[in-house]
Amino acid sequence: MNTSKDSILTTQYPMNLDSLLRSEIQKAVAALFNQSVEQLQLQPTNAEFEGSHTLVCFPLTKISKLKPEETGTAIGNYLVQHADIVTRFNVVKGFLNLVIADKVWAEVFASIYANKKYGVLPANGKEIMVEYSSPNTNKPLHLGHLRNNFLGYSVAELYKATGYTVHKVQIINDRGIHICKSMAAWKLFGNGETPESSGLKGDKLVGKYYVEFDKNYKAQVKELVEKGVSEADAEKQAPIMKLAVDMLQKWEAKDAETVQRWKTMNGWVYNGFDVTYKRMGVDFEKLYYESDTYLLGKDEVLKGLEKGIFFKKEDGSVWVDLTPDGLDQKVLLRSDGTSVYMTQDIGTAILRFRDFPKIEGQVYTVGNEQEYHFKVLFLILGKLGYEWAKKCYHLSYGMVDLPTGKMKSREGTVVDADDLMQEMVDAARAQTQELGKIDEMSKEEVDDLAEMIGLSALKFFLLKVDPKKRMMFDPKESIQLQGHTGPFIQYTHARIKAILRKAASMNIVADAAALTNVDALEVAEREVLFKINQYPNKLLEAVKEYSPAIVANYAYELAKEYNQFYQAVPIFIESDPAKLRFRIAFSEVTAATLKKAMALLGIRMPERM
RNA sequence: GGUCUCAUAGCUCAACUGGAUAGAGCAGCUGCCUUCUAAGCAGCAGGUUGCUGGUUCGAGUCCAGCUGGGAUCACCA
Repeated sequence: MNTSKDSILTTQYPMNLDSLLRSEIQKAVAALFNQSVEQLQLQPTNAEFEGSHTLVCFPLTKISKLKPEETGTAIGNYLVQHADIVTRFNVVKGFLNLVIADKVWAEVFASIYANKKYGVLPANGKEIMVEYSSPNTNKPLHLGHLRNNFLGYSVAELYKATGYTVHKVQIINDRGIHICKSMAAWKLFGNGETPESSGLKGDKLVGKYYVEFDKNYKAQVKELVEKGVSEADAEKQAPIMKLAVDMLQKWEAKDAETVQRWKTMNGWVYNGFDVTYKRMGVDFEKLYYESDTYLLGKDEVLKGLEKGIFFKKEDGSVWVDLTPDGLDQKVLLRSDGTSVYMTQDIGTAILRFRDFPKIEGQVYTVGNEQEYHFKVLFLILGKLGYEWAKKCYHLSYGMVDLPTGKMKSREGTVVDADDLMQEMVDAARAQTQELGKIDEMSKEEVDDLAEMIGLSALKFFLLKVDPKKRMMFDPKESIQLQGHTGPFIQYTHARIKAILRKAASMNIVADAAALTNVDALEVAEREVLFKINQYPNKLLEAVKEYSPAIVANYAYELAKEYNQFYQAVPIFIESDPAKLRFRIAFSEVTAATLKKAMALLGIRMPERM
């Protein structure tokens, strides 16, 4: 037992109230039953009972040789007598509900308040790479990319907060038949149109010709089929497709004119993407381009072939046999010796570890339709002898569905990223105006606030759901700014800031330690403190699970608890100056914690709204 | 067809990884603005956790089977 007079808690993370309580319970078990126990089931107490922490006693009955209720009572009594931090307890069925002393809560709070880096772990010297976004360059970004980008960005931020140095990267799929299709359509119908001449965003312009290609291609195929050509042949013979294929071949042969057009059109796309990424608030340390990496990996495969890790078929194609791992055989080099997607990904992975030798692993933020691909990729890298293959993780996320079903570009049901962000910001502005909140704001402030709120609604909506699960995106619902939303949390933050401004104007100084002499906390205060105390654990859990949703839901719960306090306890009518000063400090920490948590989701917090 | 995955309130999602009477938001209904921001708070109503078995002190959670969605199984990316 820690007998220090000054503090029964250590401010040194990760030691905290929970781990202290655990060790006290372990001591109790050891003393009472003469046995040591490592795993304790500690959970938050249900709201209907008194207490904050609950020990589940059923698993302990084996060593206590008592009924669950008796076990709980015995431990409860011991804790009250021997552990300073527990003042009362009650036992309901097999659950031991513990009441933590208010002076302990006060001390927990004071240590959090004093620690400016609360919830941020010190640098651990480790490095990791997070890949996300990775679009094709033939069309604009859409709703699916938004989930990907917000998720990847957030996971990278989570790693940073737990002490990692993070390298954010993406691989841009800038070559291949898809971009040649846009190029072909542009050549035929473009009349030299450029972003400048048309006023269109570059990615939108290139996307327009991709659609144009598809339209003409379909018409040509139909015409051929009507002339009696088989569908399979028609698909190959359609003149516009022949042109696209021809361009692909010319590109691979480095034909100057084709390469030039390819560079120009991709350049348009990149300019467009830059605008979109900027508004999303995401960034990248290094960009990989498929045109640079698509030939990589072949040597690795050939080396693997020599070592007998892979095998060659009669037609000259190279394969890996994964049947011992429960998977199939997979081609790695075509019979003509060219690479496939997998080959290239092997090469890129190795290249990245050469570029960033200190990274311990890579996180690939890619949709769950590629689960099989990554399973195979990591297995192959392992077979090639790369130890880090074990530390590669496919952050697989579910598809975003619309109320009308799946997004399909052919059916024009794709939700464009730029349009959606704009709609959200417009809705936020309209709502802000309607509520009459902008009377004293300049136009710039209003614009910035609308931007903050609109994107918060969107990001929170996409991040609050467990990434692994497929989710439904209902535009009407996402545009909502009340309830379980980002703006609700922002609002809580702005509210607290208003209190802090008022306190400052009244010369009230926050004092976290003021409460030490106070007997009892308000129930609502204890609830908020409990949440604030949880923050580091939630952060760790979120990183472990690769789940920003855990942070998002945590922030929501904390905001909700604070709002309950806000309504239950009017701060400035408090006559006891110690309580008043404590509550200012308490509000400060809540706002700071909300801000930190939301920053991990890429969401900014307004000072007023 | 093989493999993987999902199914919780009318709708969208939670449920601390096997623990108490399964919780929030939206939608519906009822209250609360002369006190720090009502984008809020309090309350009502809403459930056979797809179905059937099993494992155990205890199952939304684990196992088996069934039903119904989705993904994947290319010398595509």
